Formats: sequence, C-alpha cells, structure tokens
Amino acid sequence: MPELPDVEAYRRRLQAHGLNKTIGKVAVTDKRILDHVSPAAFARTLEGRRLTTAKRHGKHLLAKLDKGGWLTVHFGMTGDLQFHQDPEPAPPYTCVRLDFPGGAHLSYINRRKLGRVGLADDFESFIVHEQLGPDALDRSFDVAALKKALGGTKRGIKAALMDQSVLAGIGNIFADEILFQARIDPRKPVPRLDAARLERLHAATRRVLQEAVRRGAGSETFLERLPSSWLLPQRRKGGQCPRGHGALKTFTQGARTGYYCPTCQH
DNA sequence: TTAAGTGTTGCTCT
DNA sequence: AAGAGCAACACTTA
Repeated sequence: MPELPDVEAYRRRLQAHGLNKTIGKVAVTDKRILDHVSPAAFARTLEGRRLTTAKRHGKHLLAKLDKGGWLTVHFGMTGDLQFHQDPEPAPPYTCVRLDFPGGAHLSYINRRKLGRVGLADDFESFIVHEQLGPDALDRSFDVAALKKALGGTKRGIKAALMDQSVLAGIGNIFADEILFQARIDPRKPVPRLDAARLERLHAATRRVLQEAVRRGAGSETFLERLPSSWLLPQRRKGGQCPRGHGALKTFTQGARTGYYCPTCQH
C-alpha cells in the first residue's frame, strides 16, 4: 500500500505513540525482512533504547534512537505498522515486534516481504546511500527543484515521477492522480513538457500529496473521503473520467497498470 | 483450476 | 549508460 501519504500517516502514529518508551524485548519473527543486520545485532541495538523522533523521506520511515543511530523502516507493497496496547497474539505475517513497558507493542507486518527493516548511523547518509531524490513534500521542493530532479531524462513523465532517485515518495497510484490533476499524458516524454505543464505538475504533486495526508491516506475509508474530482475512486476497470469524458484508459509499463483520461491528459 | 494481477524495488539485459 | 523487463514474494481475483 504505502506511498508517501501512507508512510506519513505511519510516521505520525509513531510520533504520537511510540516515542520515549524504553524498548524491552525485540522479537524478529522473520529475519528475511532485516536489511543487512542479524536478528541478534538488531535486537541488541534496540533493546533498552528509546525512540526520540520519527522522520520520513519519501516512502522511508526512520526513528532516531536515544543513544545515536536510527531504526529504518520500508513497507514495500504490503507492509504495515500496528500499535497495540494489550498483550495479544502477533498478527499473521508479523516480521518484527518491539515490546514496550505495560504490554504495549509495535508490530511490523509484511505479507510479501517486499520491504525492509534495518539500522542506519545517520539520516542524511541513509538518504544518500539509498540514492533517494528530494522528498516530494519537502518545503524546498519548488518548481526549480522539480526541473532539476527531472534533469535530462528522456523517459515518459510517469516513469520518471515514480523513480525514487529522481523524486522520493510517489508510486503507481499517486502518479496517476497527480498526472490526471495536472492534465498531463503519463507517457509524455519529459523533454516535451513545456513550462506550463511543469508548473501544473509541481502544483498537482504538492496538492495531491498534502490532500491525501489530510484526508487520511492509508485508512480504510480513504477513497470515500476524496472529492469526486479525483481520479483515485475511479481507478479501476470501468472507471469514468471525473471530468465527464467517459471511460478511463489503461496502459501497462513494466508490469504496472496505469489509468488516465485520453481526452483531458496531453 | 490455473493463471494472471498486485500500491515496490533491484538486478539483468539491451 | 539510460531505460525496459522481470524476479522476488504470497496472496487474491478472473
């Protein structure tokens, strides 16, 4: 599930419920999710520590440890982070669980194991090491930064938008919404985007991601809470253009399906 | 039933 | 050397 707005929701939950509690036992129940660290080393690093702040860059969530270093979390397609107050059986597909005093615990769950949990020394070095572009919601990400990020690529704009080394945070779903709102054809080569389109693309990127966060991305009722002018609720077989141009079209690029309106996106 | 599909990323091949 | 395609994974849907 998680793209930038969903990860931001996780960040806020972690910030609200997971900070400044001493971590007791750390249980790694599926070590395949650990990123270049053994279960023993991972547990040893976290046990007895407290998380002091939660930050996000693109789709990555990082929590700072009180004695230095960071816990890193990536969700892949099926990752989830759940807090529970009471001792209870771990949800299926739990990979890592941190116990807090009084029975509260934090579970990282991932069905398809396409995410990673790990450790990093430093926030900025982690971003560099992961080759992440600027965060799409960072305050400094203006039109000039967008142009710079897109650089000299000749790819289609949707592929470029989803490339985390170009711009961090956007995946298949929100790329479709952003390009619909900016009225740009997802396959349009980046060099053929004029100034007006770049301006619209930048504005739509920020507006869509901010609105998604505000309207509770990641919650079950997210789609129902979106305005009828959005593409997402129609993003399915038989979906209609919210601007009244009839059926949406689909296209495939690299095993991902995209939805767009051929009438209003150019 | 079998096969294709999936909100991600990373590796391989061109 | 940038960019396309598929593998990884474990399910769900057609």
